[in-house]
Amino acid sequence: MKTSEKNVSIQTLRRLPVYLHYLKSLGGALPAVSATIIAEALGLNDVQVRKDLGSVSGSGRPKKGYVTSELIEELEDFLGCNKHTAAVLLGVGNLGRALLSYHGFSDYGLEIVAAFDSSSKVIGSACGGKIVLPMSDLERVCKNKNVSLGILTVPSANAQAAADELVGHGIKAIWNFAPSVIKVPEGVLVENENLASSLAVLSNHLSV
Amino acid sequence: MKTSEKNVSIQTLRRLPVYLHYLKSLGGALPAVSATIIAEALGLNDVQVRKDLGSVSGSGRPKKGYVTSELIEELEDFLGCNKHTAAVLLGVGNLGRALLSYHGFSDYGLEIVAAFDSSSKVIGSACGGKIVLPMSDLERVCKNKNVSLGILTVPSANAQAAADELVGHGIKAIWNFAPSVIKVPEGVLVENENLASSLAVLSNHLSV
DNA sequence: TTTGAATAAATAAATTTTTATCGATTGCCC
DNA sequence: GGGCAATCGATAAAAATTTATTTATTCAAA
Repeated sequence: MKTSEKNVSIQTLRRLPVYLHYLKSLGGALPAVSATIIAEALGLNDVQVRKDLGSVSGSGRPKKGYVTSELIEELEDFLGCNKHTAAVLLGVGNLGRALLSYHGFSDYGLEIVAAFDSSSKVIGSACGGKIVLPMSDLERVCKNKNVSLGILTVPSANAQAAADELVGHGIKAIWNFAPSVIKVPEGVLVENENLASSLAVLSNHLSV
Repeated sequence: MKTSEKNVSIQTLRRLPVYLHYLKSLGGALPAVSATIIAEALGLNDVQVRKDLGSVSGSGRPKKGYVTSELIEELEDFLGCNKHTAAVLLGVGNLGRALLSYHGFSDYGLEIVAAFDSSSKVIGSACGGKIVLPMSDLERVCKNKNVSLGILTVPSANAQAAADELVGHGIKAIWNFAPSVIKVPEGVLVENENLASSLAVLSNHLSV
């Protein structure tokens, strides 16, 4: 219990990176921003923005707002952007390769230290500057690199087995891109990145 | 106003594809399923499952549950899986290519009819069975193929301009994978697929 | 048939999340 | 300095969402 002791709701937590991205996108154009301005730009309620920011900052001043650079720093600090988190990626298919090639994660302190696959077709090949390793190397890497996050981009059928293995090696959080539900012990967090769910929202809108 | 007239909450809407996926994964093993079983398998509250299913089905019978095949059909029907939706993809980078190569969208009635990019480096190249077209072809394709959904996988800086163009060509929904907020007129839905938000939830868990 | 167990459906309670209101503070203009 | 407008922070209200409880239905077995 240190930085993130405060009681921040999941919804707030999801919005914080959006604020951070917006503030960075300003490129220093505004030395100070108000919650009103942010809300306007992002299409949100200003009270909500103020409340969200209040949970990480508390340095807002009436009439002036927040000092942009300070707010960015506070958000980065809260989100752990400056704190290295080591992750492994399991399943080097299309999506896995896309994630490996994406270099934006480092902005949030995440480093994919290694990628694994069970197919000999991709083992040994390079992607995003990393050599794809066989699953047998997983345990060693997890221990040596102090890996705490696992990224699952394996086929749906293999997701549970892969998750079990990750948990067995001490992983505390799993980012699941497989469209299936995985079961993990208490204390391990699974965040599902379910494209079908988003698609459902879109389709529903289109069908009205 | 036809199929999806019912007042289904966004949260419910997001869970429906999860139910569908689970039911399909059973592969006919269970002729009938109860909300209790589904809830157990998916780690949800059984009342919630029942309520969710009630909004699309209403054919559950005490002691028995729902007829699996019927439920699948009702879910597919509600989610528009059997109703063709044409989409265009803008921005053929790593992520764009991954999405183009993913063939699971057709299960949900979505077909990416064409991909576009502004860079001559990728225009003309093939990906996922489609030739990447120049942006100048966008209008023609949108009109001819009756495109209603746009998928944005362009760099953040170009997202708003791309969105504006899509809206100008009559697109009614945008699936935004760029980590930026885009503004659209009333009546157009934007669904943000923000990896940073998910990452925030994971990081927060890890830092406690 | 009757009884009991499982379960859907309806209703109610609790929780979470969003939005509104209000007072206090700050900076700016006169 | 005094008044005005913008804005924060806190509190309260409202809305949405989840969870619990109750009731009623159905099947199956005694």
